[in-house]
Parts: sequence; C-alpha cells; structure tokens
Amino acid sequence: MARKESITKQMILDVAFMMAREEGMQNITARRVAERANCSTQPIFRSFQGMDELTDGVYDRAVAFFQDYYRLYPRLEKTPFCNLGMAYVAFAREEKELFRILFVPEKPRKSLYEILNGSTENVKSEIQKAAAAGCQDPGGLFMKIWIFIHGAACMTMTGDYDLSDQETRKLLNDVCQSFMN
Amino acid sequence: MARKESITKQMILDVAFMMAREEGMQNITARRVAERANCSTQPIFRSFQGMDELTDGVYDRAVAFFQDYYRLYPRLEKTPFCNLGMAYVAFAREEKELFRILFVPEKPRKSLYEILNGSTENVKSEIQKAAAAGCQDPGGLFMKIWIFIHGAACMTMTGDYDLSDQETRKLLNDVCQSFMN
DNA sequence: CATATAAAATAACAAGTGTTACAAAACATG
DNA sequence: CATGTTTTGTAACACTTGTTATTTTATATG
Repeated sequence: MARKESITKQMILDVAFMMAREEGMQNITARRVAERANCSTQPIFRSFQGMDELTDGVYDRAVAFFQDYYRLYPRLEKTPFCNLGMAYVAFAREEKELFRILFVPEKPRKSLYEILNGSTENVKSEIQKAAAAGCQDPGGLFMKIWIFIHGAACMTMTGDYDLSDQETRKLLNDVCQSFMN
Repeated sequence: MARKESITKQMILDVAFMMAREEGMQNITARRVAERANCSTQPIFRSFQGMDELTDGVYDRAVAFFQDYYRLYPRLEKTPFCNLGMAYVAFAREEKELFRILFVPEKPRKSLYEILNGSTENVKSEIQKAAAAGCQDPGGLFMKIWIFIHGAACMTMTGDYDLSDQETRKLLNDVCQSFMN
C-alpha cells in the first residue's frame, strides 16, 4: 500500500556518527550527511525532528562506542588504574574527535563520571579491592589518578603528549606507585 | 587631505579578543565584531586581509594575555610547581574560553610548551633549583606534574572538577610530595 | 572655502546553513 | 493491473557567513 523505506534512521545515524568520528561534530550538516548516505536531505528530516536531534543521537552513539572500547580493551597491566589509563590514553590517540566530543565538550552533556559509570563498574569494584589491599582513602587515590590520566589523554588528543605505549605504561606505573604511598 | 581614521586595528582587535574571551573563537564573525565596535564590516577588512588574519591576531593576544596572567599571579605556594598549578587551574576557571583556545585547540597553533616557554623561564630555573635540592630527574618530575596540572585544569574548564583554592592547594601539595619521593 | 583623498557605510554577491512545500516514484493491497 | 499511501527527490525559503563593489562622508590641504 505504500513505498518501502530505503534509508533508515539507523543508516543515517551510522553515516553521521562516522562523520563525527572523522571530522568532529561541528562538521555534520544535513546536506553532507545526505551526500554520504547517497540520498537527499528528506529522509533525515523524516527520521529526526531536526539536526539537533540527530547530533544528540550521534552523541549517544559516541558514549556507547567509548564504553564498548573500554570494555573490550585488553587488560594487560598490573592494576585496574593502569588498565584504565592505558585504555583512556589509547582512545584519545585513536579517536581524537570522539574524545573531544565526550571529554572536552563545548556544551556539557554528560559529565566524565556519568560516561564512566557505564564503563567502570569494574573499576569501582577494583577500588574496593585496593581498599581491601590496605589503601586508605581509595576515593582520593582514584581522583588523583583520574586527573593524571585525563591530563595525559587531553595532551595526547592535542598532540602535546606523544609517548609510546611502553613509555606510557612505565609512567602510569610510576605515578600509581607514587600515589599509593 | 583625507578623512581621519576612527576605527583602528587595535580597536577591532580589542573587540574581537573580548568576544573570544566571552564566547569562544568560533563565534567571532565579521558582522558581530562590527556591531560591537559600532561600525560596519568595512573597517575590519581594511585592517585585516580576512577573518583568518583577525582570528590569528586574537590568538596572539590570548597567548600574551595568559603570559601576563601567569606572570602577575601571586606566588603564595611552597614550591614553583604548586604556584604554576594554582595559576593554571585558576586560569582555566576564570577564562574558560581562552583556556580552550590556548590549551585544547582544534587546529594546533602553538604547543603547550611554546606558550609556556614565554612564561616559565622562572619555572625552568626553579626546576634547576629542585635539582640542586636533591631531586634526580627533574625533567621527568616536571612532566608528571605538568600532566597532572593539565588534567585538573581541563576538568576545571569543563566543570568536571570544581574544588576550592584551598582544596586544590592541598591536592597539589600532596601530589608534588608524592612525585618527589 | 573648495576639493582631492582616504575612511566608513550601504548594499550586494556567492556560498552554505536548517528547514519545508511540493512533485515524483515505488510498492502493498484492492 | 489500478490506486492510494508513503517515501524520496527537487526546489525553494529565510537566514548567516565572508567578502567586495559602490556610494557617501569627513577632513587636510590648496
């Protein structure tokens, strides 16, 4: 009785998300999304109320993407903090635009902690492990480490920090050691 | 023999810099600058080849502004590192847009180190003091502290870190202590 | 004072934006 | 197969951007 849908909401979100990943959120425009989806701008505005709703969807995908990235990142380090640090810095290096969208946003959406709380239940439990292992004030310890990791990652994103995984590993281990005492 | 210039290059730069300070670089447009300068867009394009040249000038002013800010910031702390940290975090809190322009830029201009080298000759000399005071590898120490400070400042800019000066002071002292051992 | 000349204002152009009105096309059901 | 309904494409509107052509304005010098 009616025409078959050929450009789905998912397809549009896929295209827009890839564009955000490659060029950043501010370069997403209706016509450019349409071009990359090989269609006119019409299917976009059928699936979304407006460009804001589309970029909101892209943002949500970025959150999920990071959480998957972190969940699947190999845990090769000695402590959960170092694992978190290695993954976070690697994300900043490999996904600069997404890192900016998520962790240095111009318009605040979710806070760092909201994003991480979807990913770091394991980390939180590991904080308790650290506490059980004799560390007093594990919350303060986590804050310090997190600030350090965030600094290294932000500098990685901008190119002001460019160490190898091996060097980063050593740095994180050193710093964690320093903070534990 | 000719009309007197009433809108100078300096006036335009002043206006554009204040706009960058309040709303960020990406909101600087020819017409908005003209409006705040109470003139048409014509004097802008007489003084500058194009908007890029104007924003370059704004960036240079931002660099100088930070360097002045840092030079004049009171030195109340026990170590030069803590002084640097307090000033840097305060700048991130009080000048969020300028901090973003300078230290989390989308298009890289000057690196962190280039900007600081205009401000931190004192810091560099203090590193040598630290070395003389018995610290081995003062360069590595400075890097760790700088990463930490940068993390705290970036989180301050985005609102993910919001501690009082007193709490920040304690945190910096703790962390410096940790790194020194 | 008249005038030449530089500066500023006006107004336009071309390009790009979000968004929407309308026409064309495709397809499931009668 | 015809038809009605939904999706898609086309084309436009209103707006904003950088930039420039042209006109108006002010002023230092003759």
